[in-house]
Amino acid sequence: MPTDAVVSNFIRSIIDEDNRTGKWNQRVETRFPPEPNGYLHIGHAKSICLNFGIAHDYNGVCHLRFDDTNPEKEAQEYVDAICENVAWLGFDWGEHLHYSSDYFDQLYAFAEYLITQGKAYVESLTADEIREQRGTLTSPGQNSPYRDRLPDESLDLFRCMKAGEFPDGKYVLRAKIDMASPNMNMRDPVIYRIRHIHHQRTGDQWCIYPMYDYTHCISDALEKITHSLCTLEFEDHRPLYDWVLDQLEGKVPCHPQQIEFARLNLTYTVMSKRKLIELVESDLVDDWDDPRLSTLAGVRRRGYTPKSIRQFIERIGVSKADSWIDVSVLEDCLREDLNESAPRRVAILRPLKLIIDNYPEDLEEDCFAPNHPKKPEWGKRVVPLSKTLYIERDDFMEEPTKGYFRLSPGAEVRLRYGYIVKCVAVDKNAVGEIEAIHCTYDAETKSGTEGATKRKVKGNIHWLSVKHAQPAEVRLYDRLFSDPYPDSGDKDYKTSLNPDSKEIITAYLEQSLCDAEPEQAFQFERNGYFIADRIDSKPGKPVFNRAVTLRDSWGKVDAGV
RNA sequence: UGGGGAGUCGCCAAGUGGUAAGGCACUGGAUUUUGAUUCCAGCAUACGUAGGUUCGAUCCCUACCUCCCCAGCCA
Repeated sequence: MPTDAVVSNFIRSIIDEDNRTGKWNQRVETRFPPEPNGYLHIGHAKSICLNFGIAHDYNGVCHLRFDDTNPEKEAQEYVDAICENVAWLGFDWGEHLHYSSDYFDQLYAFAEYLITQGKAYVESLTADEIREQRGTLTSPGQNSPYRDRLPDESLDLFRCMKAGEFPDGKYVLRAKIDMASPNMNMRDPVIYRIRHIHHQRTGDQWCIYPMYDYTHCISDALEKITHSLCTLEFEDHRPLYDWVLDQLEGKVPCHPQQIEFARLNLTYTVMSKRKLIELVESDLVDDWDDPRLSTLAGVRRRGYTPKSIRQFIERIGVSKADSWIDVSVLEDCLREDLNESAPRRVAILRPLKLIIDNYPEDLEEDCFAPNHPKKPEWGKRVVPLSKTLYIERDDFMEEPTKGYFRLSPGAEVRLRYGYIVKCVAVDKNAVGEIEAIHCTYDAETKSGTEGATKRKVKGNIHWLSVKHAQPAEVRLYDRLFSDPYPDSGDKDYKTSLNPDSKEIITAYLEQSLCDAEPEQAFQFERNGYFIADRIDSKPGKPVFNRAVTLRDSWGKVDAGV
């Protein structure tokens, strides 16, 4: 059991009960079964964390199994990316890397067995005819004229299918169950189809491929999975899962239990594979790992840590109720992690010049900034101060609104880790835009000296010496959609794209940030958490992505919320 | 109008016959050289609706309402 208090959920209750009755001899074995036909997204993270997390908590193991039964859509590229994502999230499948295609021989042998038992038959109808005879939600289907084909004849045909004697679609193998079942999945489902396609792992060895419903349950059983977790839409596939394994009782090692949970829905994003593909292919985002995307590659590049994602999945829990999680919950989990782990640095995103009129022209002074406010053991670094500085434009208001306590004409603030300054003048250009502001400083108030505590000012702003500041590309990301439910109804989700979801700026950084390693995260004080882009950063020349802003209670007040 | 699921605080989510956990959000207040963090306090007479059983119901029964999933030779 993990050290953190684990909240009970319906899946754990089932396992606890199984352990109590000894159903599996205290064994817990799960699996994460992606189809390698696309990139993983944050919704998959729920399944990954659930499967690996439960196995870990119950001293069991979790397999990574690629459900690769449809070579038409699958590719090695996806297998590699998925492995990388799962490992990145912090999970280890050890020796349990499996593929459904590992079981093609056994799957085939079981199919022959089903035929000999009169539980499956070769169908001669076309796909269209099968559809027509399947019936509807409210009316039963009708039996195929080939349903009572003799087992020997079916077996013969099936062997010829395997031998490549027929073109795609000519025949299909169907389970013989019940065409009148109110559950559509039980109306003699197709379990094998002919596909003369090269498979990324088995090559041209096969030209018939098994279907999901037939493959998944048997793969689970062969791997001795105990609890087979999947999402809600497979709930009415469970009778079929159980039917197949019931026919094979004694021939497979066990009969795993399928348990369904609600999939993750996140606001302000889309999760479906189709829409993700569309966004990428129509260049609405940069690529699969665009930091605005909910793909795991995307959130990683955005700056999300594996720990923050695991925390998120733990926080949202698991149940069978359809639910929408607000993306702010995800963002909070990142803040929680990075608040602890990210060193503090100074960066000016939108610079405004501040000149200290009474500061000596050539003087440079060292100011000492702690690397983390709560961790003195992390030490301090030197930030040089001089006469001309950059501050954030937001930290000055010529006509301050009520409650604003940063810089404005006549007002005093502390230059963080430096002196208290007072605004004495504003420079404007010909069209009235503010170009610089002038301050005087109180030489008695330097941080770290005795005088620092004599006077208190409420405002506290960050700054950088102009001559020391380093320009760098910084990408400010925001939510990809401006509608919390871009997917809902019949509106086109592409119409609710947020036009301001990506802004590229040249910001100024303190010197030490130039040494940032790719994927190193920092808190830019009073701004947010930023990560050195893992792709575009060059030695000595980092590019930063804003992963998430700091919480900002003033922003809410200011916006009149 | 067939079948399978779900409805507990703004968002998640426990509890399942004995009088509503927890988290997040939110609201106060304290601390703070990040309007951050941290801390402390508050936050469902109420469990989709209506009946019924019971000393007692979110939990059992009945009816109803709402939402989700299913008619791929996809997974």
